[in-house]
Amino acid sequence: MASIRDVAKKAGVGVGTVSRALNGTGYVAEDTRAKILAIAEKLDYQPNELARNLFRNRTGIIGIVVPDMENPFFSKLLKHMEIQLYKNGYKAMICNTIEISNREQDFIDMLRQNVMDGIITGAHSLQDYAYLNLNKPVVAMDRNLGPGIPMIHSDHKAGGRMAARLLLDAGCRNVLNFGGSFRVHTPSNDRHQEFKQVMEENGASVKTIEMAWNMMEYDYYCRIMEQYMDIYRDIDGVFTTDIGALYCLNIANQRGVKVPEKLHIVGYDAVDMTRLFTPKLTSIAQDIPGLATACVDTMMDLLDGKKVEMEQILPVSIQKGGTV
Amino acid sequence: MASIRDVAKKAGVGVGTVSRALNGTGYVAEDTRAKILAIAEKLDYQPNELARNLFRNRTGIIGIVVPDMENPFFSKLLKHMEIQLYKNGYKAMICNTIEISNREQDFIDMLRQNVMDGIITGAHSLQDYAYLNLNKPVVAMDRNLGPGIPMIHSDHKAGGRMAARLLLDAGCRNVLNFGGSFRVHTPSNDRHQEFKQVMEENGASVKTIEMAWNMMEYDYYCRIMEQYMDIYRDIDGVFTTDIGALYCLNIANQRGVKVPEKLHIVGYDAVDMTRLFTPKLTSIAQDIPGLATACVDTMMDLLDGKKVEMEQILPVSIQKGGTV
DNA sequence: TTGAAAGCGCTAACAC
DNA sequence: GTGTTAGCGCTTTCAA
Repeated sequence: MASIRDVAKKAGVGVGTVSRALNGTGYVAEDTRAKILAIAEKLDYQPNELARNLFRNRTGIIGIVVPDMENPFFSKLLKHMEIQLYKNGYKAMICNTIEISNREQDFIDMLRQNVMDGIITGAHSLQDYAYLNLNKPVVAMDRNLGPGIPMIHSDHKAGGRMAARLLLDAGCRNVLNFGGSFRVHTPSNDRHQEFKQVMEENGASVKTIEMAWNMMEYDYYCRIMEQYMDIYRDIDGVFTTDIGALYCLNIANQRGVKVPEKLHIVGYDAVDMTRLFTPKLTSIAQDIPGLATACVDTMMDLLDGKKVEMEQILPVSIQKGGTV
Repeated sequence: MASIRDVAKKAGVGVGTVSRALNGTGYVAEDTRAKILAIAEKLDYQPNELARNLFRNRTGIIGIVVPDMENPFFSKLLKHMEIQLYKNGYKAMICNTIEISNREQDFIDMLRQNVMDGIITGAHSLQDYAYLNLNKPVVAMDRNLGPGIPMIHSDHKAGGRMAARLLLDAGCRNVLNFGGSFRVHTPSNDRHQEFKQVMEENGASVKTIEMAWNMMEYDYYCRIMEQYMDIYRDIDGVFTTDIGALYCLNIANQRGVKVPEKLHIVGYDAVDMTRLFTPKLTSIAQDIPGLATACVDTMMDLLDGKKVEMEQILPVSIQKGGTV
């Protein structure tokens, strides 16, 4: 691999001149520049990013932490973040945290070792303290990592209220409410309190079920849905994330329980696959591209040393379907 | 941020000794080592990876290129690759190629600039030549990038034959066969020739429809399925990738066409969400974790300078469902 | 067993 | 305008 020295030698100039010519920084005579460019081309010269990185003390890489990128919400989020980062000249390094303990800490260590320039985290880990006193750019999605770390999330409280309204309008009196683990306080969990409150204010009864904090797999949703649909046979409504809601629909179909006549279902996230079902799932939609853009823009501001909003809340909306 | 010099100074030793002590390479007296470790700890010293990378001329990063990581097949593949890379001490940098032209070339340039140590590509790009004469580790999934680049894919030919067998056994005589673009020759496209051949050998008629090479979005599948289900109203079977198959099921449901009585559907990939439908989608399953492991293991061998198989073919299997 | 010193390939400051 | 040089922070000879 040709180095800048090879180019300089062949062009009969110093390395500084080559650097200036190739980067367009500082003065270089027009014919010197042309000669250097031609020789760089001929030698197929590629600047070594490793050396540049060391000098500049940056890599142009942003780490993205998610619990499970197989989950459609996170895969879409990740995709949009990656595209957004690319548009800003950055690269995306990824990290799945569930299934491997301590994964997130390893990733944070890499940030301290200058492997990447910043981290956007959407993980549900328990060890929030690890991000404190890091003094490096960190953006938290749906997670409160303490003072100084900007936080971006959907308006989950409004989402919870919308879901309650939908079920109440459909006449539900007795509903199941599947929430994430309460061991981790996240903005997204707020929707369940709001949901419960609105339902109860209107005289409906709500059973709230706590799910495991680190389980996102299809099989887990399947098991837990079957279990609770067995225990609570008299319910007339369910509010849970999309995959859970779809399993619920599936189980109802298999048991001959008519949806939405006998059972009303509202999902959360409104991921694309909910549109494949007949009836389409009624669900509260998060603005995933918007969240991705907000996270990336905030990261860029942090990298530029600008001041950023400490909490950004994006609106949610209703995906009208046929399950309510 | 404390550097190795700070540690050396505070410990009253040379930087070389600190390096040897911390890395466990070469001789260091026991008490010198203990003292160095203690001081490194107290100073919260973190070795700068940038400097290490420059010296070693490696980053420990592998790039993974996929057309669309929102597609459930690729999101699962990516997840397993990332986990597998982690187990081997490597990090994963990602790149979505569709929607942005030239994305893949940019990524290849980064490989040449030592941003990463190798690339695993599962993209459907048209410009295969870009990988030639690269002299860096490249592993191709479902893609033939020419001599010298190992290729890993499922036994798609067998998959095509299995699908044909399923539809023939169900009595199909007149089927729709949605294939990827024929402008790019990929092993995964082979399934459609095999499918067609087996169907026709058994007296059935096959309409093969070519899809766009770079479209993976839900809306595209929706449009194309509606379009062809309209044109060919007399078909009794469909073979296509899962999402297409699920839209097909959806359209059949809306039109009151009974599945599997009047229309038989076989998907491809058997991604998790196909299990959420009632009936479950009958589909040809690829071994996604197996593909991910094979790709990563092959990459590790290339990095170690070992000899690798130039073509690895993994078996497919049938996911029994209720759509056939 | 240890310290000093030579790079890894690049950029930028500073002479000329 | 251009060449020389001093680092960026680390690892690894090589002498001592």
